[in-house]
Amino acid sequence: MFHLLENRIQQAFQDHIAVRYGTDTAVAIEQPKQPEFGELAVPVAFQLAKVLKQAPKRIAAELVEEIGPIDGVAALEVAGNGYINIRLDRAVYASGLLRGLDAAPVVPGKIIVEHTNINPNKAAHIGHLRNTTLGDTYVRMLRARGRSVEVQNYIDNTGVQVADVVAGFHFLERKTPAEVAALAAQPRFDYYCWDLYARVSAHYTESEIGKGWRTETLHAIEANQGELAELGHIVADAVVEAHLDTMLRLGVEYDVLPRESEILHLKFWAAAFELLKERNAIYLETEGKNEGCWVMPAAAFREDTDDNKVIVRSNGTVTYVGKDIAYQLWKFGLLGKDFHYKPLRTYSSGHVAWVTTDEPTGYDASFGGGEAVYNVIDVRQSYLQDVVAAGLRALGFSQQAEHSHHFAYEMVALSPRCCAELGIGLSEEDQRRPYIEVSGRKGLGVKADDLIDKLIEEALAEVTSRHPESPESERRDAAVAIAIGALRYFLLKFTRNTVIAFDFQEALSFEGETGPYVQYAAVRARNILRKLGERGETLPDFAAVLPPEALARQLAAEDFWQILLAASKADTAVERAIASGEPAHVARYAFQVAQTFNNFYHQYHILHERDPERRAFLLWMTQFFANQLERTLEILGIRVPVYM
RNA sequence: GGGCGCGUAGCUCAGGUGGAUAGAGCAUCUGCCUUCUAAGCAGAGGGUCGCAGGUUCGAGUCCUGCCGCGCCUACCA
Repeated sequence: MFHLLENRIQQAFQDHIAVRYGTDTAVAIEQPKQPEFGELAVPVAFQLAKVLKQAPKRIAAELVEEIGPIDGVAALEVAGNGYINIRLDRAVYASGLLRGLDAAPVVPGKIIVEHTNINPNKAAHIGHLRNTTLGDTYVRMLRARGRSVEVQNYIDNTGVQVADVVAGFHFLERKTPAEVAALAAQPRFDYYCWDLYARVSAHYTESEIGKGWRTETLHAIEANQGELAELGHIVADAVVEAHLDTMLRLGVEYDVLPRESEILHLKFWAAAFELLKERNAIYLETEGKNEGCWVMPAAAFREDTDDNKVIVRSNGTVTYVGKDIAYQLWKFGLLGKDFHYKPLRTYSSGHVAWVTTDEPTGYDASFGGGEAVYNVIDVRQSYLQDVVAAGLRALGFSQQAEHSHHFAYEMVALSPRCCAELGIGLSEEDQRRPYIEVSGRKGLGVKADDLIDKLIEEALAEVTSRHPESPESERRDAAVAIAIGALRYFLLKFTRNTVIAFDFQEALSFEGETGPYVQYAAVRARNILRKLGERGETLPDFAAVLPPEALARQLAAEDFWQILLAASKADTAVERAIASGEPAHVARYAFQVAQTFNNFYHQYHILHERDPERRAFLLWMTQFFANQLERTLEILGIRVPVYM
């Protein structure tokens, strides 16, 4: 509703200024910090002052005088040196909310969001959780505002990392595919791989002998033949399942899992290679250190360097970036090739996650061909993402290059205290650092499932202490919701370019600016409505009991008006967060609404209110809060437990 | 060396396109549970927004230089 009015007022000013002064001006609208200044403020007179060479105060007065009535606006006032402060018509505003006049518009066009993308060779860790939570929340934000979104999770099942674990099973542990398959059927196979991967990496560093293992394994996997290739499939498929399970604990589902094996087998790269050569986006280097390689000229993606990027190595194999260019082309429907698909798993909602295959399956499924693409990838890969976009541009797809977004985020590192708690020994130098980087190769990190388990355990203890009489399954369900709420909120509250120095104490906190704080507010709101039912009463028909005159009477109280206003800005908050690509803004908004509600809850005893109109109004506010909190939490991927 | 990012309260962080008195959580201190759940509420203290210039009616925000920290800069991904 607030969002609607913001747009309307902005448009009214823009149109009026265009006609009156013959100038197109982008009208900024801000929310004054002081409530006395009204609900919205327009500082456009300051902008116009420069163009018109008149005092801003005078222009503001002129605008207020001449702009005419705007639907939903009660008054315009000139303030300060030339601010225009806007006061909304409270009854009109509240009536609009009551009648639900602010549904999200449906926006045409498909947006592709790629996230998670974990190498399927070991258990997921907290860094991966940040990627998935950011990506999933961004998807929820877009969908909440009417965008159509396809969620892709790219699986590099033929890369070095998988090869290293395969080599570990084959050369180090001397296990047959049958033995590994049996192991893979056991719970927490991904944990086993986590340790094995660290062992293989250590082996590589310590002895030169191991190096040949990797090359041999990679060749076997690429040729898709023999025992090593078989092991590759077993390991990657099983670990992918483990990752999907882990992410499902966070409420994350996917639409399609494009795999590198199919990019290889279906010759996606060959098609992209032809295109790149044909349009001179790359060339064969004939001298220097890159002799014999196909490279992209540095000028295409960086201004200040002459380090060309190798796309095809001198031995004829393609680098990861090359494959990524092919994949990005496919995402936009520009490759002229498509995968085949089969269902991988069906979620409890009935939603199906598909996976690519290299042969026709008879299923009717189609993916890709988006208008815009968001790749959720950590900031350290900015360079590679620039090369991918440059590839599109060099091929003449400048619009698609423009719509290729690297949704970058900083890493999750470990605080020195956290390392100590995990029993990780640090050098003196490392102890002085603000944070320690996670390393899969060293097996240094906090595994996602371990963290989730720990959170659930803590939450369960809290729930049990408050509801000892409740059945275990119910308490556990609440604990899971609280644990996931705490985790997702913790990962979302930081803006993307902030390095998170992970700390158990902070992550396990359920007080203050946390997910559980917001959940608690939602539970309290719902409790009031439930208590009403227990007293044998039903919610009144608000539209009938609260006509505009009644709303005007109640909202004449400044306190009520400010509370309602604060609770009704969800759309504005989400749109702003989409524009800036910051899920953190939605998290922050959720916290603010919860704070406002807790304050309201404490100050007014809703069920004890004697005055019928006021009571109806308070109940409506409570219901409105409950809906807003639940909606916002839903966008953050956080469930509301039945009790806390 | 070059590129990107960061530096705001004791700690961890927010601060759309420059705007009115720089905010939140944690921690510390003081109050509030026979009331719809205290995972809560109210209040207090705590700031040369790294430093120095510049742009203008106005700078935490934009520009330049410096200081400190991190990441990237592979025929790994």
